[in-house]
Amino acid sequence: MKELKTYPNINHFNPSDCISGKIMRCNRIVANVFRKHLMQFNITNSQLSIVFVIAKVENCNQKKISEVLYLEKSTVNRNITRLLAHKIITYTDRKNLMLTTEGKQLLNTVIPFWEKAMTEIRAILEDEGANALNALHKQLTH
Amino acid sequence: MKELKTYPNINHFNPSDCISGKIMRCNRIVANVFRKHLMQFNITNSQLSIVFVIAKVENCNQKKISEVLYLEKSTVNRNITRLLAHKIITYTDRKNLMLTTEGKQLLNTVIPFWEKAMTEIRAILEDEGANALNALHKQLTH
DNA sequence: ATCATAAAGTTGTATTTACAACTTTTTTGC
DNA sequence: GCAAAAAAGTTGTAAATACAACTTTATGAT
Repeated sequence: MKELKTYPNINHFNPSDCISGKIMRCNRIVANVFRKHLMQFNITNSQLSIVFVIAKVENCNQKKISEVLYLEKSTVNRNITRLLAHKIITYTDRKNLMLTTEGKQLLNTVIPFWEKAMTEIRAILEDEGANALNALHKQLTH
Repeated sequence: MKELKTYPNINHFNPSDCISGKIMRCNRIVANVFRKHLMQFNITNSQLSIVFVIAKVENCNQKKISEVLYLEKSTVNRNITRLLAHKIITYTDRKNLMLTTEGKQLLNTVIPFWEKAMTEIRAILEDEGANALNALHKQLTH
């Protein structure tokens, strides 16, 4: 009985409701699927997401990547440093980022395996889960 | 024209579809909100999620935390090590984990701020986003 | 053109995370 | 009870992440 009076908040809250906890769990589950398919190419989920942006966005710089991916600028900087070291990306003469020839070849090779990961995760999500993720994403990024 | 023939996958895929990218962005946005409310207590989102489990699960060990949170056992071990160092948790005589008195006091103090974070994120999600997260979570964890 | 300000990028520090390999503890078959 | 096997826990290593503080680059006002 003492405990109940001393820590009322602990006794009345429900950790299963935690939105942060839910999204973290979902994130880890999805990340594990993609990691499994990508690790053979020695590229991480996060690095691939940056490669995606650089592949598709004209005149791309670190700030742009930061905005598109909701990543802190220092995080972008360190991931860019690794992609530069692996010669997957390079700076253009105008200080923008672009894929190297090796980067394009890697991405072209990786995409079918990314699609395999997408197929695997879609099977788990089913239409309901996929639609839910779209709704969630839209709500958070608008 | 040369590019189109050389890297067909790059030209035809749509990175905006990426399920991993979407969930990563959602995760970062939500994490930022919770971090903002929790940092004054010198506790991280991940640590709090572990404290939640230890607070509510009887006879809790690292394996159990790993299963509930979908965390790799080595990750749990390192987070547990920090919580032990901060004297927020302790081992029972039976090698299970429990909150210390300080841990209970901390959690009791933090919960209202966790609720503030929940309120803030619910306002962004609206009912549609909150329901979507529940649907997504259910689909991934069942 | 120059200097002040803002924006972008970088680096120090610490936590989170996972894989691999290892050690310790527990369980099980005899 | 004891040895083998399984489970749980630990540690080495490396990437991802963010905050704070800093440097470099770009912008603007005069």
